[in-house]
Amino acid sequence: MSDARDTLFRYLTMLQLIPRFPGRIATPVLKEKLAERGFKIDTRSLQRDLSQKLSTQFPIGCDDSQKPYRWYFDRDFQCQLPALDVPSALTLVLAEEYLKGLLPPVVVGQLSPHFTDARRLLDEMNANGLSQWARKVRAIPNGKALIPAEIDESTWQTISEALLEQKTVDVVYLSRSSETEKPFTLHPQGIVSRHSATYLLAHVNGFEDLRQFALHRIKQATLSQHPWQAQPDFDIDRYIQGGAFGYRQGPSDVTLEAEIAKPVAWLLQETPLSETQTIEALPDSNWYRLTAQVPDDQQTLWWLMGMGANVKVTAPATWREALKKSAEQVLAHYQDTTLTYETH
Amino acid sequence: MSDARDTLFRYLTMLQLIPRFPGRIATPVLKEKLAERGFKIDTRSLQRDLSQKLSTQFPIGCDDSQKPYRWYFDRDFQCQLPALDVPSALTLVLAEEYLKGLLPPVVVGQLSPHFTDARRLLDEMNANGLSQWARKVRAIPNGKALIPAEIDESTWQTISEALLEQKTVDVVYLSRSSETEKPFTLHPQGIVSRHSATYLLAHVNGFEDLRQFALHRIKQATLSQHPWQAQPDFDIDRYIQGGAFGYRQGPSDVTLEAEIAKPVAWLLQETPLSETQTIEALPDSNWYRLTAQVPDDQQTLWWLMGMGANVKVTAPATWREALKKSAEQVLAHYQDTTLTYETH
DNA sequence: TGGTGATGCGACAACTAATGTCGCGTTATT
DNA sequence: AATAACGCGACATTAGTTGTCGCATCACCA
Repeated sequence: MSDARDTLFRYLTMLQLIPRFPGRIATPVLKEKLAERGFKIDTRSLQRDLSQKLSTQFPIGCDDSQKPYRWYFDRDFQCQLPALDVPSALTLVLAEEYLKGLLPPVVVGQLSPHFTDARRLLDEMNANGLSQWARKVRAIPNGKALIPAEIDESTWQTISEALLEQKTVDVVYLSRSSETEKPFTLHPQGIVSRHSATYLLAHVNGFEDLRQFALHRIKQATLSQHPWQAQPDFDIDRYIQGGAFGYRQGPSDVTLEAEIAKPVAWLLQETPLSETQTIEALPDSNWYRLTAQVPDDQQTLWWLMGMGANVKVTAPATWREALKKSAEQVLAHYQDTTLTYETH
Repeated sequence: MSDARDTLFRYLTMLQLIPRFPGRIATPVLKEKLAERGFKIDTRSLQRDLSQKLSTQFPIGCDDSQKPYRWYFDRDFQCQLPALDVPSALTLVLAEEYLKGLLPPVVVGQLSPHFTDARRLLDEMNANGLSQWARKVRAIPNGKALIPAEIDESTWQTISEALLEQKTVDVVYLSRSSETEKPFTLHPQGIVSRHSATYLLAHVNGFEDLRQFALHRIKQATLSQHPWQAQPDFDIDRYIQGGAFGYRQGPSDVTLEAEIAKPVAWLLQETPLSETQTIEALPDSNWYRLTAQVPDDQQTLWWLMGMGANVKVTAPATWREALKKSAEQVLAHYQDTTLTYETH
């Protein structure tokens, strides 16, 4: 890829080596990195390129308060090399709508240059026709949108770097139970984003057991000098399916059989429960018979629960019983409540 | 931004004008577009740049089967200008995990160069340490993940272009009720992605009323020559809240009061229902009292239903009644079922 | 606080690349 | 079959790029 004798390509490489704003890179470091990539160039040329070429043509800033100058891109600049096309831009807008309800603001913010880029493209496209794309695209999230827990930008950066580079982190953690802030040294093994909260899976230095740490309860995070230690036999999928996040999953799929009302039948015809689903009309009613291989997990059970009276599960028996029991308990609640209100 | 006399910048502009693969651009057209942007250059220079500079340094292809050559980028090439940093790459991986369950494969595929880019960065980062990031990051979707409806790539491209450029489309549509394919000319007004299905809001040529068209039931779509006509007074949010997608929403928020079990209290403390939520412990029990201003919509009601016996709603009364009634109906289902099974 | 090595920058000559033009052969178009 | 459009090699001209040197300034350390 890198011909040592090509200015255009060297410029491109430089532009890729200069980080976005919170980050910055010193001139000599840049020279070093360029040399690594086959661009052995004089320091003077580099300086000229930076201060005369790049920074006049690109939103590149320079911190000249100390002597090896540091260079950085404007915080929100973004340039796709094959420029965004219209369908991709639209997809990005949709993706942002969904992700805003799923990931902490800071994490989505990490991608904001991409989204801004997409919006800019759409804006420019309609500068004349003012088609107001923003009024034309909506994403309706699946289920109730809870408000994502807020986390700190530097926390996210430190944690993700530690996780991926296999380093340990020193954190100050606000424990869920004790409500006190405690310092820990953690050995990160994984990250799980569930609903709208994001958790770090790690073991505490000196201990063997894996624990979950909610990112939004990490008050401070810095990379640590401790050597990182792997969790032997760690498998994130097995961990999740073991029920760690309230989503226990049986070892194998089960065959769901149920009678479903017409609206549910229509929904499932468009977005099936699973690959193997079949739906057939029941005689003399607006009901349908559903058969599907589905995972034996909490999620599916909750989904069935949310369907309320529109679904009548016949198998597996454990689920039928679970739904029945749940309904009985709910009913008991409300009969209590009514009584309480009446006796007042 | 564009100094007419700068090769580097002209190259950059060219690279942005060349579309990704399914698209292509002819040499004279490129020359024209460059001229529009202030780069008045000889055709010969353009030809040299393309065939000798760019296509040797970039994954750019050329269709030379007909005489005005057509140029295009490799389908999956991606180059961010400030290169991706580690946290952003991780965020992209998470985003992809979520979106795969929410948007049709083709639509997510639209963004695949971005995701591929992120994965490549992470792969390279760990080339030595083989940290296997792919085994460390998971996103657990909110609610049951239904399988997104499949739609055609060209359909998505045509529809999104039509929507944004205010053009009409000729489609062949597989009607939900009649199961027959019919041709329509549509005036697109909006796109709504719900759960895992995506709908086009449009009115049929010659009619005034707005209808929904599921994208996966559009069998064919081509841009039409008919002049596009706006829907007077169209407001996508009002349309959705009017109940068009089964999510009717009352005009104003309601105050939800409920007693909730400990696990729910913990969940809501981390990811609140709304900005105004309060949770206080009830004496002598593991229960808590929840108060929150929430929208008066179906989504919230479903969420409450999914919580089953862990939530006891006290206000608003309409919701309490709805939940009670739903539980009664469910119970009736299962008592019937039990009887049926017993009499066998 | 003074010395030493890095860094930034202007200037300049040698070098390299980019540009427009012309001519020729080939390919669409009618 | 004729004509216009396009791709491409060659070449002189022009413009830009590169390394080097010298000097000023700044960071760092004893």
